Amino acid sequence: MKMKVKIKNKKEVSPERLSKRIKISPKNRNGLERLLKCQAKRGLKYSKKRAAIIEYFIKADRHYTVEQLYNEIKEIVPNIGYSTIYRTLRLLVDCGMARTHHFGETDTRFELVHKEQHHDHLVCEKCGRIIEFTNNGIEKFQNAVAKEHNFLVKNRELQIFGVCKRCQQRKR
Amino acid sequence: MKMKVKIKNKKEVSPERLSKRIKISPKNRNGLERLLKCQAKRGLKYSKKRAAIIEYFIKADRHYTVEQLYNEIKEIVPNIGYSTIYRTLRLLVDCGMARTHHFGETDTRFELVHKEQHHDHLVCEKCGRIIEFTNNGIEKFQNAVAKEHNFLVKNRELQIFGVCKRCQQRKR
DNA sequence: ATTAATAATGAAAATGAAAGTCAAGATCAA
DNA sequence: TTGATCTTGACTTTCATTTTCATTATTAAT
Ligand SMILES: [Mn+2]
Ligand SMILES: [Mn+2]
Ligand SMILES: [Zn+2]
Ligand SMILES: [Zn+2]
Repeated sequence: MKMKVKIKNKKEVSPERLSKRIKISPKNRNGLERLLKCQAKRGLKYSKKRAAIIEYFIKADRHYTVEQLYNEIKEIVPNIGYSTIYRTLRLLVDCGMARTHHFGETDTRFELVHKEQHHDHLVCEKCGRIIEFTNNGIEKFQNAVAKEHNFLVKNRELQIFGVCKRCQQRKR
Repeated sequence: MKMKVKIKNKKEVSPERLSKRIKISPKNRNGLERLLKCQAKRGLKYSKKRAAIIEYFIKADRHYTVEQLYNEIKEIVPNIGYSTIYRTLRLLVDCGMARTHHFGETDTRFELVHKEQHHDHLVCEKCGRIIEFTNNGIEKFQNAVAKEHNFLVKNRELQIFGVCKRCQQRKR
């Protein structure tokens, strides 16, 4: 006879359990655990729709506007509401699993936080393409500037706006 | 008897003439001329209120939200409307005399373009202070990155968010 | 100075992204 | 299965910004 195991301080769904529901690659594991901690701390329950959004967002791994994500998600989860997308993305940001950007547009863009290093963006003004890059030289000089001003750095954001290679070629 | 001089292709108010109305320091002269060209091209007329806003904005030389500028301008020009501030700032941006920033707030900030060199900002998250800096090392590496990607740079924006010296001291 | 053409203005309405509300449905520990 | 609590979508609200429009100001030609 199988005994029912009683777990005392649960509230916290195990990563294994949620992983069965949210299919996720190993590299996003730490992000997922962060999310679970966050959910637990807030007493949030599991939800299919939220899980679907998160799973999709993680797999796609792009710089999404709410509108874009909404349009893609609704193909998978019909009846999904705009609010749920907004709420879920806000949750991810609060948990540190996502971050926001403003690439010169009105809409906020959301991107998954899973890369080890800080990275910045080249933003093509013609086609909207976003190219990520990391540059230690830039980082170093940024830190030097901060130190000069006795400024305690919490975060930084660098965007280089212009025309991508492809769009330059297409022009002529 | 004084002859009336007829100017053929006017439409374009001379900088001298507008300068008499908009009191401006020499260093903002090129900006002013750009504005006049811009006004002329669009067939805009002179306006006291617009001139007052521009003059104030140039003299104050800060990173303004529309609300801030509105509140300060209305002391000088009562009855001024919000729309006029919005419209004038938009004009300045279109003429290349002002540029916008988003320092992690909802409101857009406007700043005068008159400095020779591109500059970036340290933004204090505690007190809102904005510290400008220029760093050639950063610029150099940014250009290197762009070149690597065959990216044609039009503009760039770097913000370093954190806590300024003063706010760090105040904390303890 | 008068005039006619047209730009500028402020008040109010419209827009659009983002957040809040709430009744009905979903989740979960017991 | 139940009761407590969370989640959801439709709707409303908020707030920055833009647009509209009737009135006023500017300009160049008389
Ligand atoms: Mn990115
Ligand atoms: Mn500045
Ligand atoms: Zn492109
Ligand atoms: Zn400060």
